[in-house]
Amino acid sequence: MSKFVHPSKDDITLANILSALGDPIRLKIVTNLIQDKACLSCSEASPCPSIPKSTLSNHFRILREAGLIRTTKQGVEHQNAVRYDDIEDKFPGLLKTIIKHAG
Amino acid sequence: MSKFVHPSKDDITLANILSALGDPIRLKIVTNLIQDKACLSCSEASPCPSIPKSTLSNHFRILREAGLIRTTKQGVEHQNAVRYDDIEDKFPGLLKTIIKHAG
DNA sequence: TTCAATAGTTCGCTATTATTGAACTATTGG
DNA sequence: CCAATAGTTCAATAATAGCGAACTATTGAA
Repeated sequence: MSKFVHPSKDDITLANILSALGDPIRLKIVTNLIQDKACLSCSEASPCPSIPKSTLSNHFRILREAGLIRTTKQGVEHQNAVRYDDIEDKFPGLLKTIIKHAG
Repeated sequence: MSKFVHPSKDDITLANILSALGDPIRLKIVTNLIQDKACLSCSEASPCPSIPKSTLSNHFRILREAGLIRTTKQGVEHQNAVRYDDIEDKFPGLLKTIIKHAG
């Protein structure tokens, strides 16, 4: 099976976070994850069902590698959750401010 | 001479702002511009003199087209200023929060 | 006025990154 | 065991970034 790459909290950078969120699809994915306050599968968190799954998979990889989400395998699905506490700890108020304007 | 492309305030999007700031060089340029609270020429605002000027020119174009800076020609130099009020009006608190963590 | 210096842009090429269909893997229900 | 489901990986193409070289506009000096 595949191993997910999650950076440690120390390796999360501001530029990587902004870059990851600087795409409308990924911004919406993170907004969905935060507003639902739950773990969502990739397809559940997707903003639109017409996005090819290989494209979606790539977007989730970028969000993971930026440290924005944590992915765990739960049966056949992948559960995704925003690493809110890690990011809040490193960049207080950042995520809340961004998501406020993304809605 | 060249005409600069500046989007109207209404055309500034959150994703474009985040994407433009999601690059370490551009993030530093904007930080420099805000902290100096002045119009700076491209080379003055550059984070490092070793960056080729064609690369720098491209970074400034991206910042302009995202609506983050306004460029005016002043003699042989270009004066760049952050469009703070426009962005603050559209996304209150966003720029301040980002720059706070970029320093 | 002519020339050289300065500040940036534009061009053209290369390198990196994104998109997506197709094939593949892992898990589960029947 | 088989089919269905969720997602990854692969391979090919498209779009974007980086940068040297050539170009443009402005200005100061001879």
